[in-house]
Amino acid sequence: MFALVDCNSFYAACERLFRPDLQGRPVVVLSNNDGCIVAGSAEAKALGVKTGMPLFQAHDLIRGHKVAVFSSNYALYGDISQRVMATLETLAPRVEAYSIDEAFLDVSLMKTAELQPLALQIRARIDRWVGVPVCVGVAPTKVLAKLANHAAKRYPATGGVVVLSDPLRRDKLLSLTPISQVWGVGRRLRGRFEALGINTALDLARADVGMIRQRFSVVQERLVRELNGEPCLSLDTQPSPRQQVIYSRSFGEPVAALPPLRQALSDFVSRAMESLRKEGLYAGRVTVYLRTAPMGKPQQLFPDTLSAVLSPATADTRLVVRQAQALLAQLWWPGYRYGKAGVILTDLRGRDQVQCGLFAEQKPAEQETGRRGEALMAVMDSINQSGVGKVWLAGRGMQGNQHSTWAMRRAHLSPAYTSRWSDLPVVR
DNA sequence: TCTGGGGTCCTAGGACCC
DNA sequence: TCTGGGGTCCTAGGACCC
Repeated sequence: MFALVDCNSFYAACERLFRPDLQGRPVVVLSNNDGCIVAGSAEAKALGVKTGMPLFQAHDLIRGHKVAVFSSNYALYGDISQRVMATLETLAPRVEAYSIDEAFLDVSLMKTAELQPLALQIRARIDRWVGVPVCVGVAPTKVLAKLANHAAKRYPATGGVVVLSDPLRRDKLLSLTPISQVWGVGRRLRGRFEALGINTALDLARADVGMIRQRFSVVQERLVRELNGEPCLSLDTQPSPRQQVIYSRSFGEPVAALPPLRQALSDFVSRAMESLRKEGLYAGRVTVYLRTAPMGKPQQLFPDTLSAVLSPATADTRLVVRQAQALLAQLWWPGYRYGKAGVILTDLRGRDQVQCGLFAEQKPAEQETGRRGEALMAVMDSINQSGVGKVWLAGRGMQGNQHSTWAMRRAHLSPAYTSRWSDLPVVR
């Protein structure tokens, strides 16, 4: 049996944690660049605020109902997420942190009669220890646990907990669930399923596995089996090392000139490389992309993405910045306004899998550069993580990046209550 | 006028090997 | 005139998730 624990309106709940005056008031959280709404409290949803809605479309609602608005504060949400996960570790032998606000728990050792009390205990402990509300769904497969969790969220009479062990009750829920709400069914699949007369989760559960396998893929075959209570997805407590690092941002305002784009890219690469080094990884390829603004208008016709091999694989920000800048020079075209840029690091590997070059790269002088480069990166990282000050490559520009035209908008940012000394709340 | 960001998995097709 | 079979690796594109 799996339990899926999912936080309710997680980002909004985090913002309220240190602002008790916002209890009961509508709260929304914006995407990076304050562009659209990515989370809303129950009160905000009741007003008609939808996730994904561009902010400007919700302006009247927000003003009319005194909705509290926050820019994304991932330092805060990440930290609260860790507290939730740590609490769950005290309640189950194995926990898979599936996303920032949800986790699968192995509860297969429990007797059926113990599942409901356990789920209630999970809710109560997260509420007491962390302070964010959660719902719990329990079922024999992950897909069904997802469904049980949805039901727990949707029907208040459940008390936030649904245990789906009885097949009759399961089929009843499946028949009430539109196909689009099944985990793994997005916009495209919904259309294809409906064209086949598959409109509810129950329709899909009753579909012929062979037909699904033939017309779709093994992913959808698993879906059918999981809906019938046959587990195909296991608990993954030790996720495999990641395969790519992406850092991309929309600019606060469109940028036409090359120099500010160079600064932005230098900043983006530095951040991507920092998270690469945090995991002890080396990148074998760098990809740069550049999008013209505004969205929805025709894009430039020449390529917007280019990549280059990094040989040998490296964790040295300077080398990757140099490559990325060369790619940018080929992507940039005068006369266009750019709204977004990004960098992607792929071909990631650990230190012991970095392949030396057979010829030029092996010259002792180059090896020496490599060693000094590692030392330099380690020093920069330790300074930047110390909280005392920051150092960066000059290519990013001399002023703090939050003052640049390309910096993202974050007009409604809350303090980093739990992860920055100067932002700690003061109790009087 | 104003619309995010970071990921994963799967398949098909091309190029190649023996 | 007649020309096999089994396999890997890589990339692009599609679809999905939160």
